Amino acid sequence: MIRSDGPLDAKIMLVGEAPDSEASRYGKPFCGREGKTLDDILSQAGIARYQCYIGYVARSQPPADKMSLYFEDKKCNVPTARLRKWVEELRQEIILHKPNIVIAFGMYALWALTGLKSLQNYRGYVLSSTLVPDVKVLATHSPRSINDDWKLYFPAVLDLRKAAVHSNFPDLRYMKQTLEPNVTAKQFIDYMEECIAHPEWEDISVDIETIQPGSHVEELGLSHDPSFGISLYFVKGRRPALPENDELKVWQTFARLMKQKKAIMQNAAFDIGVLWYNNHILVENLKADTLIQAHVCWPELPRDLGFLGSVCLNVPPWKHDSGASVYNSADAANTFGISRVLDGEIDRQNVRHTFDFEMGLIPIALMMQLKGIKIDEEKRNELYTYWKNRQLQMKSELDIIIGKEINFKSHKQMKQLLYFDLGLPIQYKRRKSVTEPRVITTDATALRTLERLVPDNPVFNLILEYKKATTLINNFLTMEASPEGTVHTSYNITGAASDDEEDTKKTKRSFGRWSSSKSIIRPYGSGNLQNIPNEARKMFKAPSGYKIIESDYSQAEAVVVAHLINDQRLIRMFEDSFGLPKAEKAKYDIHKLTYAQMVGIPMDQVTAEQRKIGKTIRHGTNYSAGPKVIMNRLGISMTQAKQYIQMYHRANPALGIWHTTIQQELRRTRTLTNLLGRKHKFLDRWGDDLFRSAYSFIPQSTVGDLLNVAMKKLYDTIPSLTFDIELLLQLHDAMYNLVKEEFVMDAVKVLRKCMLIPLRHNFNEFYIDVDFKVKDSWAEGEELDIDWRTVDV
DNA sequence: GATTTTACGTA
DNA sequence: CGTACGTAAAATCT
Repeated sequence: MIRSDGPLDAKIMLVGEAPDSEASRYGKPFCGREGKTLDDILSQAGIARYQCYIGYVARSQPPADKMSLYFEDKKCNVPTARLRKWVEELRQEIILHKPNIVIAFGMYALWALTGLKSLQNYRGYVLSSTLVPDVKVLATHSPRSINDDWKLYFPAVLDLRKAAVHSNFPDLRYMKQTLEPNVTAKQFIDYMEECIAHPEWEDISVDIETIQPGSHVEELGLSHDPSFGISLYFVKGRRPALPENDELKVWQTFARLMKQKKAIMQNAAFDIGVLWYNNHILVENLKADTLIQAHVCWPELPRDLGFLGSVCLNVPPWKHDSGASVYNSADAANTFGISRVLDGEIDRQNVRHTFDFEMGLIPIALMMQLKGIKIDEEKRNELYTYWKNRQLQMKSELDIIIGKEINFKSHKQMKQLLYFDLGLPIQYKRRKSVTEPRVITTDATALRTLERLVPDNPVFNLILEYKKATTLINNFLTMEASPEGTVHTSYNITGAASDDEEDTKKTKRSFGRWSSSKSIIRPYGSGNLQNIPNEARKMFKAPSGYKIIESDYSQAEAVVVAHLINDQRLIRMFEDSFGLPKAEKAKYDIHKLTYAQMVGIPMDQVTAEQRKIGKTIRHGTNYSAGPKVIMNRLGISMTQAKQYIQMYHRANPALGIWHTTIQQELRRTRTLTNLLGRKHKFLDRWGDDLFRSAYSFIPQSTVGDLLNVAMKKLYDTIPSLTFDIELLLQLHDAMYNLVKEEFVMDAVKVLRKCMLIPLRHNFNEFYIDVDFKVKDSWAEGEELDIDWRTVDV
């Protein structure tokens, strides 16, 4: 049994869920590992622990630390008598001490104090307690869940900072807001006219709710100030909510409003896309997208409105309010408020240039989403027939060899086959730490390992080939095209799609590269267009008379790394080979150089086999891969792999030195800046995972940003050209454009001019070379062999 | 029917 | 102990 602890007149009371074994052993709340994390986050928030009154909801440790065992039912709705008694004790304590704020750590603490069950939805908001009326509650992640999942650390610190501010007074003090949801068309139009009549209301936040499929606007919300929000329904229960004339008048007034104001939106690419595609309204003046604002300020934090509202504003939680009729109007008002706070944060962090850059990409990403890319149905059929036949043939071969029918996509059946029926050595997944349980895997790497153990058995390779064909057919060759024969993707400028806050497993890193996911405005295709396999790329053909130009930065990340680590020999090689035609370029081979440096032989003696070793080692070591990966990739022994890595580091000490300077930089500020000025604050737990991720940040994000700078330059250049260049695809270090055949050479010159962009590091200026391919389909075509020294661009 | 796990495609 | 990304199908939960 644990007694609460701390000064009786404390302004802040901390309430955990239940003692862990260490707290139980020492009889004091939050000691041991949980206590250490608590101390850490409190000090980061400027709260002194000795000034807080500290207790738990449950007064003794539950079996297996499972709070759910203090409930009668599985859903944790009915507390046991014991828990009810403890909650009553907690109530008495709060009444006795009357703290200005109670900080609830974890879901069950939130429940005990407010009756609310979802920490995800309510953390970070100042709430009114239902246990003791007139007492404020702010819930955040428990130290234990932070220890389990370190990405909760920083949000918890932000929550505690907010709690610290609110601990100075006992009342709620929400920002005063007037919300006018579900108004009439006349009221809505009157409001828009009022905005137009007030030129000093320069910014208007806009938020739409849509219904699927089709992304039709169901509701429109507007705000000119964080304290006000208004919204209007166009559709109610799948039927029009307004007379046709009224609806038309609303849209006309809205279009006029958008011409005169600067818009603020959350995920503007979607809202602008819908308004353009479905309502033919073009929002041209966009002041800020809160998604982008949040991304440049805190690239690793969630970016949905619920989260941003909890961090930036002092409003009640509105996103999951059960009487949620104010939803859309509150979205509009709070988007305005969030945007204002983040605008200040952008200046405080000095990331305005990155913000402006990302904002400039919105029209490009949106245009590419709406245009889409055409599928050639004839080619698709040809590919489908070929692969379907192969698939069936392999399937029947496998059925005969194995002696029964197996679903090779079923992990369960594969496990049975490989490790029980065939009795092969069980392969396990890589674990993050030795404390995690081992998980059996039947993936491709496992199959390849087994293949090596059982030579001359065709079954493994056959399974691999069969699975490959199945993926190709199911995921890619059968993707649905639009009635116009196009497929579409939503390019996400801020990287990882982030509206799904539920996704708690992974940190949202987003190093500035675009991600690609299903477009819900034009929901055709497989969604992600950045992972189409080469074979399926064949069905994306240029229309007759047109060519697809592929422009990719050659060896892009390797060039950046060479400069970062100041590898003079490599730098010179990239410089010397810059702009050369194919024949002359061949002798500058960085993978041969790598191997030659490793073993100390002349470059021209390196064999093809040895070149592959050089390539794998350089690539692996750049990102600090381990011997196991090298072993798998090269099919060699662990000892041999270790030896190669050691040889590489001995020949190239600069890489190790650079890794050390990165670590020092992280220790100082946890922030790295890429060669184009993008900053990234790393929030991971201190350790190797953090380091590896950080090593890849500068090269990866520099190349990603570089391509986007080039795309922006191209996009701005196109109107002044005498011919058209269409933007088809963005693939991280390459872009694809569609051009009329006769303009291919002109286009390539324009592309080269846009893509050659100087980078600076250590007072050196350098360029990343660009390779061009002219293609009839996304997959098939010729490399353009040009001596750029003789061409004026 | 909804959510989680597993595997796999790209740069 | 490469990193980053998104999606499909099977397995599992409710």
